[in-house]
Amino acid sequence: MAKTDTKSETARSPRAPRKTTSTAASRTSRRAGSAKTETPYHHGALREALLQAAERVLERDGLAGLTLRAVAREAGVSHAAPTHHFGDLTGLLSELAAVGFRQFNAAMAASCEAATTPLEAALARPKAYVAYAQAHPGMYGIMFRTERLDYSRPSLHEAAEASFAGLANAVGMMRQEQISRDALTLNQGAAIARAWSMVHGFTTLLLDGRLEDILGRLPEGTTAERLLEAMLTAPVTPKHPA
Amino acid sequence: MAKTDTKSETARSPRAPRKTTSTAASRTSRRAGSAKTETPYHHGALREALLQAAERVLERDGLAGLTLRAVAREAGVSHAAPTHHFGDLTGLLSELAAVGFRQFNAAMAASCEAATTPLEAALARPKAYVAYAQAHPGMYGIMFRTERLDYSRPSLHEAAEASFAGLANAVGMMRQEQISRDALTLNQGAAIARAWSMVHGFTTLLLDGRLEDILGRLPEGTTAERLLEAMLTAPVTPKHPA
DNA sequence: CTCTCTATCTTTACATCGTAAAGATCAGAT
DNA sequence: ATCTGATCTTTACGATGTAAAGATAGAGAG
Repeated sequence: MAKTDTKSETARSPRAPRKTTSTAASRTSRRAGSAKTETPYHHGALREALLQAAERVLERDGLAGLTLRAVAREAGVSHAAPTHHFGDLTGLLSELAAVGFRQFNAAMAASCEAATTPLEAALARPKAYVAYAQAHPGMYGIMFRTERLDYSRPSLHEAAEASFAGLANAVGMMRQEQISRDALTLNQGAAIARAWSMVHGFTTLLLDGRLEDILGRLPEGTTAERLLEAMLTAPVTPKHPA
Repeated sequence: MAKTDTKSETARSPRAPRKTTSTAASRTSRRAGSAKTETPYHHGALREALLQAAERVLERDGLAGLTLRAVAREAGVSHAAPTHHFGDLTGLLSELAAVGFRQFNAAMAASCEAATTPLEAALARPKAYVAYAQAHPGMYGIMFRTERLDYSRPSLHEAAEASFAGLANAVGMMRQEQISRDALTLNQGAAIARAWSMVHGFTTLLLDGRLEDILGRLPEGTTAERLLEAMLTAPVTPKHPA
């Protein structure tokens, strides 16, 4: 860190490298009807801009680098600006997680669409699940390994709920039975919990590198996806399952 | 003066250690408070004491409260003392995780010992796994959801390895075949990954409260343990496995 | 026994973080 | 045009991790 940012905290540099007299100064002089594209200066769409900035920071610097101040820096606003839109860090993370869940759900839905055979259909969801997590480990971390999430926020609650509903639905399809909205048999619950636990557990272990040990001992060049496929299709041990 | 650290930071502050010359000293070289065993002051066993303090802080204040300074406070030493023994936060967390893995392994081993029937034997490990996590959620978090772990530390590496070996061994037992040290068939790897993923995934989802939704829809009074049991024993869906 | 050495612990200092509160600024309604 | 409220910036504070320098005590050498 040669920078250390002791100086300006708002390390932005949009097209207009203004930098004038007193630090405060006017960051404006660029309205001109406010071209609706991006980053006008009393912002207008800061909330969205912050979420996108957060996504960029997350991809670039990982979970540890995702701080309120870093996001504000990335968006080119003062470090306290996010507070007004998200309340606190929990708020920002929660909204970001909601974005992630929506991407996540979309990815799984698209993958299911593309399936043709029943076997493909059965594997499409889990594969898309893991693939999303591998492609966006930071986002997956936000969604599933952050204790700082507020599920009472409607956007997050809704997006996460949709994810769960999709899962329950998929399991119902596979069992060829209707999954009720408000009551489950033990076996139904077990089937859902098993599917979710297996895929979620696999994903977190994989992202944490804890499966390297297994992958390294498998036949040359076996990928994580192949292992997942085997997990889901290989016959369960004779005596007792699992 | 007195601008940094308004609090005494050492929580105790025997008496005013002002004096310019010889200064602080006077740490009383006696025990403070408890110390029936020993908490002498050029400590002698600070490393152990810090680990125990960390465990206490973790149980009391949770993961978020577990900071280097909080641990030092709990142990009654200066905030920089841990550095000398653990290098940095990663060091402390790693050593603490090693302690956790040892407890964890011991709990599972004990549970397996107690099993009599084959079914019990098959369920003992997973149940103990989840039970440990429920009893020590903070520790489980340190072990499995902290990116700040250094597996190159021998103690951690060894303890985690033992955990994995126990798992592989249990799976081998259940499949009634020998699991080689350095090569696995795809089906063997899949069986291990499935068992681990399922139990680990179930545990993290449970601790995050993400299974409440399912548990609430199950027959009145169904516990998490019962659900786990059903997951592990209920017949897999007819068409294609979960 | 005294003296020095060294591992251990304490102080001090600093950059960063989240958050609160007060000041500045702009968009619109009156 | 002025007033008002939402939006953004400054300033400030306590907390954290970590580095560096000072103090302390126990052990070994003379």
